[in-house]
Amino acid sequence: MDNFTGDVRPPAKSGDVARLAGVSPATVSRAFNAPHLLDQQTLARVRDAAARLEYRPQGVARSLRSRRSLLIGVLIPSLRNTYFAQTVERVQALLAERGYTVLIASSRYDPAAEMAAVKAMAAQGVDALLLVGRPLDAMSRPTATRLGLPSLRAWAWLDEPPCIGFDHDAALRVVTQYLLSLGHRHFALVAPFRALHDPLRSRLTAVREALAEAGLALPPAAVIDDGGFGLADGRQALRVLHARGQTPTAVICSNDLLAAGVVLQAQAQGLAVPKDLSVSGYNDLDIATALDPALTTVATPMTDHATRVVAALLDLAQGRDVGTLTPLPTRLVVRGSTGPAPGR
Amino acid sequence: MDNFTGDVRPPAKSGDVARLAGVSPATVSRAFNAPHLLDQQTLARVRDAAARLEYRPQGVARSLRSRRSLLIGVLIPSLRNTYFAQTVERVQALLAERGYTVLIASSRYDPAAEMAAVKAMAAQGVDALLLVGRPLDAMSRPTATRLGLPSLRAWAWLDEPPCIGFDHDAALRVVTQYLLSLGHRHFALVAPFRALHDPLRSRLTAVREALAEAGLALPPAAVIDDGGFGLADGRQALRVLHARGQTPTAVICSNDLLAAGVVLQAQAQGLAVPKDLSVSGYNDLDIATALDPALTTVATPMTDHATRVVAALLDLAQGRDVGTLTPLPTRLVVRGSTGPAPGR
DNA sequence: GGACCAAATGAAATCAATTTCAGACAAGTC
DNA sequence: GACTTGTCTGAAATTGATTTCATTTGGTCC
Repeated sequence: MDNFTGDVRPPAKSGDVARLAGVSPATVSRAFNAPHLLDQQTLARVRDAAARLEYRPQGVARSLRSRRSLLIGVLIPSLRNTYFAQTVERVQALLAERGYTVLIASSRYDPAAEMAAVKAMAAQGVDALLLVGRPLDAMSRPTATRLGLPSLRAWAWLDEPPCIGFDHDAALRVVTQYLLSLGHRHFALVAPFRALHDPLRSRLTAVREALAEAGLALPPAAVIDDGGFGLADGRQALRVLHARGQTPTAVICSNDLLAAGVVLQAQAQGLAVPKDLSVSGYNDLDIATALDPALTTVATPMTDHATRVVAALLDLAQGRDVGTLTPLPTRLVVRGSTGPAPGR
Repeated sequence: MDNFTGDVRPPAKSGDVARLAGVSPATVSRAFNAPHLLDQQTLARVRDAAARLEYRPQGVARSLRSRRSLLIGVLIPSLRNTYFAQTVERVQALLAERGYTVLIASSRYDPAAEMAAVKAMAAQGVDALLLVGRPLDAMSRPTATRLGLPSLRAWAWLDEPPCIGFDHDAALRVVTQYLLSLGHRHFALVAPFRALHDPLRSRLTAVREALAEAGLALPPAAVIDDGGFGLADGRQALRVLHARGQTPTAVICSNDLLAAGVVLQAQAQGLAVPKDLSVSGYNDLDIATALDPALTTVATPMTDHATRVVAALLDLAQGRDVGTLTPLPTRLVVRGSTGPAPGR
């Protein structure tokens, strides 16, 4: 009657399986890690014994001796960002198929948290580290490298291999040029990347340059570069622009949620989209097609991204070299939220 | 000139630190895990040596011997769900402060994936497991228990301790009663929980019972129980309801995104919210206050949730008992998306 | 001054797997 | 028949920390 709480016998170890199967622990190990080395009969006996004892190799012991943990670290700036969250989900699912487990940490755009996470993951012995987005602490990646941890940068294309990502600046240039081609002359940019996160403010520069080629300037008052990344922040952005006396005919946003907010706010103020105001988003999230009008946006195909990221991570985790990489293609998706400039 | 790639000397081990500090490895270990046992002088010497060698204890070796990995597993149904994603982010941040690292897996509402994740996490030796939401595979939690893995259920309150969560059914009853009190007599429910996910369909039952108390029925045609959880799905839901000949004056939704979709679709069809149609959401996400009108919804305070979850996880991870727990309080937040039934 | 105690430390065992190395055996070659 | 080759297996070493147990040291108490 003392076994009332169920099966409490301690978990089997490889030695137990070995004894039951009449082999040595080495053979048990091979049954799991290199079955082709074993005789079919032996393999079957070991498998049977393992099944009977419900043996599951202890990852921790395996990691210690084999120096491979089957752990991959994923470090992202924020899980509030739907694109990142979905990417993590997909990456995790793909890695799970290959037997890897995912350690996650969100820096919440805090450089110190980013650095701490890198160290924590190194201490846990991850086989590779995925760094999503631009670096917050310039030393985080070098630190990983110094700790012997192979890392992959993803999402943002940076010339700092290995890296798999999109050239956001180029994409924004395309958006700008497209809006210029519609006759727009008064622009605003909603890209709330605080200095911390995007020290080079490269998105801003990209838009500025594209405008400059058309002889146009983007005054500071037309740029919203702080605040959050949500719907309410998009609404607020348009309010702030108006309060600053800006009356753009085209608003370029750094994500779809912001763009949706701008659209909703415009409509609430009686501005027709796209007749009075064109708005562009970024990412092509679900919300882009759930609004009236649907959002013109930049598609950053997640499947492609996640698939290639996982392939590269597996290479890194297994000590292989990742070949030369090129930026992933983005695609301008024109929908109803943009149109000819008013009066054209 | 062969050290061009930087500092490549192998990482220091406890023995190296011991030698440099003139002590034994045991003392190095104590310096990190039980400093109070050490003489101040010794401690200082060890710390100094460790710093000089940039010594970081290898988690894997520590885990093997000490049987504590400082790893916590988090298993969620989906990272597309913003509430879950934000909860994970917060839980991870709080655990990081306490030295724990988080392993994540999303089941994507797939019972097999859930079970596989439980086993993978057990194999990796997590100290405790957080199961968010209702079980998909009824055996997942028992399996964890059988593997000696303490687990905590969160988000949904279930009578299956330890559990920290909200009584969603009770909350939905309150929503229903509130709408009844506004004079509504024609309801619809948008709660796309496929059989897989919510076999008891308890939310549906909760609403049905609350309506029954007022002598009202909820016909099957007024229930949308499949589809996704996004904005577009909310819009679609209202279209389907209308196509089925349903003309509810109150639509109860199982999350804010769906509710937002219903509101947008209603407005697109020329229905005024709340004059012609009242809509309620769930979760009180950012989007609830970013729309016109703002959503009446049920607040499920995330800070409270995450804080208590982490406290309980730490207890479990350290072998302590989690005391008796009660459901977390929800709060009906009345905003502009609900109002008196038309014609009252 | 001896007994006792607490604090501080080290030597060696331990955690549970994988890996190395060597050996047994069978089959094929000349 | 000796030799080579390849396949399969086991004994023992190994991974890097923690933990146990024993020992030393210095102080206190009677």
